[in-house]
Amino acid sequence: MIDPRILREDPDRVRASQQRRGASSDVVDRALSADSARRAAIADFEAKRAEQKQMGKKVAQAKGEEKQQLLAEVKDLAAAVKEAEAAQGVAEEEWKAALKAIPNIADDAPPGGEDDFVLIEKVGKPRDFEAEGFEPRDHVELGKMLGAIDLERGAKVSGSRFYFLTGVGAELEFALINLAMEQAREAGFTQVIAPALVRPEAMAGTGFLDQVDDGVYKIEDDDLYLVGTSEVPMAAYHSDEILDPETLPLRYAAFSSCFRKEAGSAGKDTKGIIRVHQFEKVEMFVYTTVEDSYAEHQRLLEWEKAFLDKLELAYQVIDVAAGDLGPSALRKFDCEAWIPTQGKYRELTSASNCTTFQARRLDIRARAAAPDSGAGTTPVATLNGTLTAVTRAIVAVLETHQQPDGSVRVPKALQKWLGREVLEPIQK
RNA sequence: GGAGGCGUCGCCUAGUCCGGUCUAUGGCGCUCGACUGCUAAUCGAGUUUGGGGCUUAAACCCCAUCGAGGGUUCAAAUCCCUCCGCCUCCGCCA
Repeated sequence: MIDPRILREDPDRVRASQQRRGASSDVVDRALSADSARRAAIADFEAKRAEQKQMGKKVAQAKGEEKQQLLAEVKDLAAAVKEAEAAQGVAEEEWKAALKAIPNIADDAPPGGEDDFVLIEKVGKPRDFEAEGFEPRDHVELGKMLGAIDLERGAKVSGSRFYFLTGVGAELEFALINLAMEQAREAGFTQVIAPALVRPEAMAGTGFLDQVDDGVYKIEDDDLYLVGTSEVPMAAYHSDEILDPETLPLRYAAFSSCFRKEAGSAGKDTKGIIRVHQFEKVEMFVYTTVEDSYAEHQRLLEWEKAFLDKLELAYQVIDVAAGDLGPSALRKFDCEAWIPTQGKYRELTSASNCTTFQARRLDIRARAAAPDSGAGTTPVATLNGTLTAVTRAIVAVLETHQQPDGSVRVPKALQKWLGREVLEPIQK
């Protein structure tokens, strides 16, 4: 949720952000009136409660007839307190609901929807297969020739959008993860294996619970959810904690399987492993101060680029438009790699700055750096960025580095982990 | 899965049986001050978190907060219910 103080003191800024996202600002007015209703209800309840407490003391000291009289008096008051408390509860709920309906303030993101992104840069040149004189094979065909991807059996065993990675495919996954974790370690990240099933609070805190219907798998019997990204467990990792500012930024590189229903994308990317129900990912997750979060966001982007550079891919970096951001993000950069057989750039990694949006929901704060400032605690900023999402990285690597005979050149950085320079086809 | 125990303001801890002087005890740690060649020791003060009111701000006042949420009651850390977590033992198990 956003900072209630900003809403109260500068509602126009919130309205402007809504406009940028192409969303209605009705929620702003609703939250504002809910806020004043809430405060009135609090004042009412607290006044009555204070009176009740005073009376309670008298009752405790009184004896005999006097006590009976006081009890009779205070009984009505107790009912009024109960009523006021209930009213406060209702007002509080309405206020929270209204506040939660407002996405993060997207001041800096380009206005507009999905197609209104701003291109920041292009890195590398898409490989010119025509000049090289051969038609590139797509990753499905290459995967088959290399014995790396088995889609038929994936569908047989688990259904559409499932796959087996076999042989060099499996090796490629481990190599990518090792390379990612090596980079993370060198950059000072703490490596983490994160749970893939989480409680509803974790899902709600990261803003994903609203997507239950078309994006998130739920285990009904146990009230657990399968995460679509380890951003979820990593954001909830420090929930209900007050962090020591000395320890910030806290940088984690979390590995986990990710599960996505993809119910809203029927018919999209049905071929191959671009869009699947289950994949593995190494996610960078950072806790830092709001002031530092903007610089950290850039650093995350640099680490993502460094990784794509190691894979020797051609890619572009875009500044995602406000309307295409998730509710938690204030700004998001995507790195999209060139996929030869699609003739376009496809998202491989994504870095978001959520500032305090998730931290407020999950109650993650830092003690004020200056103890005499009187500020007490303040919500931290959370950021996340993909180091590598394995399936899409495999698609890009196979298609980009393929050779006319269906073999695939292994990028130098991966050779150490794969133990070879070329992946050879096992069938024609 | 079964049986039992436990959860108090950074850490430890008193209080829970028997509801009201709990405005939650004491210690450790931490912060500030005094004293002292320095350090240590000693002494004094402060030290949960969130919210509301009043304020330029602070001070101050009030409300909530004893794992979470309900309930009983004039009144709940204390009694009842549900849930969560931790520990011990048994069973099962990679």
